[in-house]
Amino acid sequence: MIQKPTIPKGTRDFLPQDVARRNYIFDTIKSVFKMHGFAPIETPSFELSSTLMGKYGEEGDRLIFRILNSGEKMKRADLSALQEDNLPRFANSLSEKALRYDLTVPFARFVVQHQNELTFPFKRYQIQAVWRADRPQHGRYQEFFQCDADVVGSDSLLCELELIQIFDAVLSRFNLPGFTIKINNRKILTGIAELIGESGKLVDIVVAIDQLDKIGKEGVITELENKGISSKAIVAIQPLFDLQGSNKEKLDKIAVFLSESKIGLKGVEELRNIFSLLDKIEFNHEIIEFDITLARGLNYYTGAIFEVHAHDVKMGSICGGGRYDDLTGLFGLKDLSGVGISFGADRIYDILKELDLFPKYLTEGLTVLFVNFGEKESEIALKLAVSLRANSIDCEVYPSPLKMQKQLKYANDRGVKFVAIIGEEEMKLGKIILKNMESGEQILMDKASFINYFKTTK
RNA sequence: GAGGUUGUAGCUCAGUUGGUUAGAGCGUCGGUUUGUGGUACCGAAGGUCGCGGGUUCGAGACCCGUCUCCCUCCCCA
Repeated sequence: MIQKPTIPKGTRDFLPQDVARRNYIFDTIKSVFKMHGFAPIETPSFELSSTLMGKYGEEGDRLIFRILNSGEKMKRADLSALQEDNLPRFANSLSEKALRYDLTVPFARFVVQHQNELTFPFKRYQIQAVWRADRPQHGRYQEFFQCDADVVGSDSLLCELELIQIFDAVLSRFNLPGFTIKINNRKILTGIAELIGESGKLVDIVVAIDQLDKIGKEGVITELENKGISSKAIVAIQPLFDLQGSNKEKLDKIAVFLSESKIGLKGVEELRNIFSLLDKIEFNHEIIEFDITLARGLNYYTGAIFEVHAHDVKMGSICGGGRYDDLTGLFGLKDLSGVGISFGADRIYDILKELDLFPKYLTEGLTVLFVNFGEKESEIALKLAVSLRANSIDCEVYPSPLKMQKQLKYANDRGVKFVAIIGEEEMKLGKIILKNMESGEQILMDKASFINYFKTTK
């Protein structure tokens, strides 16, 4: 039976041109990471389920791709769990491995496991695929690449500063029409919950506030009511929905609001220090915005939270990040603070494509193609190809002596810049016809000037 | 995981209230005196109409199921 070839939903194939464009994105990000002293690491594409499960909140577990046990292990399936309708336990009995959901949690595992081999503060970057069993949508895939940079082993706000600089440096290189780095601090959110007497419902409050720009003030209030937040608390929290002004002014207002919350004030203090550092390096304040509604669901963040949005496109966040004080604690290494950011390469790709911002040179093809006229002629071509490559000129000899029409069409389709023609006549003369595929111009030249031609034009 | 939408040639799509051999453009391949591509002209190949069932004398069109695409929500890059 013939099956129509297809790939799983939320995945994509990449043609040579796509790969060239993706590599451009990866290379740009890598070069900035490297410039700031981050070193690359890699971790396996799958981890033990126990490493990943429970690290991303209730919703997160649902989105983790599980890997089914194979062979004899399948017999360990917990059928009683299935009978009792306990699907999570049943799933755990069937699967002990899972595809990684992000790069941060595997990195925390990595740091704990290799703590004696690392020098702290440890700065690493990591560019690898991650998988989420999410429903695919615009800018949302089941397999996509994250480009992470994290610093662990330092609670200095200079780390936050550096990561903001990296956001700016990378995104500026892509020539986006505009972007905004949103920043908030989890401690401020904790302080708010504490102050209105609903500390136990931090997550519910955070999730509701996060939707302010989407569902509006009324929507958030309804949401809070649904979650059982007291009406007194809801009244108390309302002034926060109308925060206006510069980053500094908003921070001042929130500081007044949080004057009775120690942890809340700590968060304000941290943000003030970050803004002050940004001032000192004359960072462009236009692109950074303190946003009290920025929450991010990932429940391991404890300090700064980042999110970046591109202007003029309909797309979710293109970057995220934040500080986590106790992520490695989950794997048995206490008191190690980390902070990191992640670039969504695939979303950046979609935006650059939509806005036609990829550099032209990425689509340039082969420099020289030698037309093949037969055994004797191609021997000369093969020798010349060796000389060209010795001079770092990319070239190839067409593999078989088809009609020239075919070979030229091939050259045209490949986007070849020059075609070298060595047929019977040229062989007799000891010369080469060099044809410029763009202009159609042909020049008869000897071997020395042929090699030289590329040396000088390059 | 909840809701909505889509599915006809490699791609983008036509296909009247169910009625003969399902069409177009682009692309592919071949040709236009065999040493010249990208333009032009001529010609050809290519579809069990997503898949499975049902209604009907008859289904690409109607009904049910299923998968997929895209969208909204949840969440996120």
